[in-house]
Amino acid sequence: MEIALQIKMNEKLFLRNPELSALGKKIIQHSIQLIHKNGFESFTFKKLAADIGTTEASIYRYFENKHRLLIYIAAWYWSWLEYRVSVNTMNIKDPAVRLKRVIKLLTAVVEDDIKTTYFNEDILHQIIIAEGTKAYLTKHVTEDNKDQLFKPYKDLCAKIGEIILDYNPKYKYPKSLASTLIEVAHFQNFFMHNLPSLTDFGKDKDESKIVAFLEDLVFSSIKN
Amino acid sequence: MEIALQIKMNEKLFLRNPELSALGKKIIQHSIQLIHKNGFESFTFKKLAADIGTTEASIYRYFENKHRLLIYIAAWYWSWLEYRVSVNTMNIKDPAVRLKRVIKLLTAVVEDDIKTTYFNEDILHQIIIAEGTKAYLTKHVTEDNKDQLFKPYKDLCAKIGEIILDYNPKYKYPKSLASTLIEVAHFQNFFMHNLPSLTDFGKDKDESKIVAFLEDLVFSSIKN
DNA sequence: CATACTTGATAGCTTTACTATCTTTTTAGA
DNA sequence: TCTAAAAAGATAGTAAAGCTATCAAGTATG
Repeated sequence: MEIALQIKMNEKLFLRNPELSALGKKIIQHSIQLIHKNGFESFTFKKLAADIGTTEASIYRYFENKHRLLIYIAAWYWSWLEYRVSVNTMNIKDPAVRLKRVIKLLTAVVEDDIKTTYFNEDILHQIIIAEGTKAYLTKHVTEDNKDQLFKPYKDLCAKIGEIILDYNPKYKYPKSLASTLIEVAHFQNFFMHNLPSLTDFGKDKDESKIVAFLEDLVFSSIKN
Repeated sequence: MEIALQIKMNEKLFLRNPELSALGKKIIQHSIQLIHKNGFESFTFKKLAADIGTTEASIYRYFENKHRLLIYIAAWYWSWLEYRVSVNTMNIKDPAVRLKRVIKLLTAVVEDDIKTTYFNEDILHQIIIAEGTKAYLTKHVTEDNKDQLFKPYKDLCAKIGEIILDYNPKYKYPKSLASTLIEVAHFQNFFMHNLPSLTDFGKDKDESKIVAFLEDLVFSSIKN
């Protein structure tokens, strides 16, 4: 049995759906590799075209520009994370256990037994850590938001907020704590690897330390 | 009596010290305005030159490129914040009170009685919220870090970490909590204004709500 | 087998991101 | 106050980025 994870993406994220053609999939696959290798700033459609063996014009048929492609990749990532949160918290009654699962999922990409995608999810996780915020830290965030481009991120956040409320219905900041959790998981990871003196995990570079910090942070806050 | 705040900046941040000439000051002043108005992505030295009434070449004599200029502005901001933290926590014994002062300083620019700079600090605060992380979210963060470009950020973080330890010497994550506090203060502000459903303050857009959230977050964590 | 759609190939245009050089103006100090 | 050196202005030029347009070739589908 072959399982392919198909995530339904907002039509506004692309000009032509990259999931529906070989070239489209190559664009996503090679984008992730190139952005990971050289960073988003030095990433261009010309370089991407050369890497794939196609032309710049062909890529512009799929995405308006490289920023839209980044939003697409980020949206895919958030949808995928929400899916994994759903799967991993299913049938678990205890909200504390569910929250701990969420924290683990946010912090590191755990090896899945089923290979669901045509690209490396761990690399995807890494580029979201380093480049993900650039998707919305722009002057056109409001228009992009109106086009629902950040819906997967907001859905994930809402879902985590629900779990927080399940644990403690009286907690006053479920949504802010959820978005904080997501961002801090990424930032602490980036700092640990790149600006270690901003963290307490510089020496060992161990992701489980971030998990411990986040668990401490979240559970102290929501304990009444 | 005239008080001018002179912050000693790392020599590697610029080619020619912008604080030491009228043109240099104009570069900083107009950069802040332009980045605030149009965002860092659409900001160019050509536009900046036109805005000032000088030439592109003249600006390149002060800064290698626009990214270095952003790092300069960010470094100035962090130094300024650290200075304000020092002043505002001076002579206060109670670490709880000191921490609360820090949280307020991180969250909003309080009107100062003394005008110390030639640009609007509130606008500076806003551009750091929206663009500040782009200073270090790059592929060359490690080299930039070796050149000490992020020292003001790290110093501020260390100082806040110290205050956290003063409050509770047994707390295990002072540095991570400090960097979290700084970043979350900014992100929650950005979300509140631009992606309000990611926060619990969307309706009123009131900075004091962020302060309350951060106080709750920090003090629950560090209470033993 | 026809035709609609996708991709490739090529060209071109504006803007960005610089570097170089020469002249004029400003400034600092002897 | 004169002088020289430093800063700023003026101008030009180049490579790459960020697109858009057009037409031909290949491929899928009914």
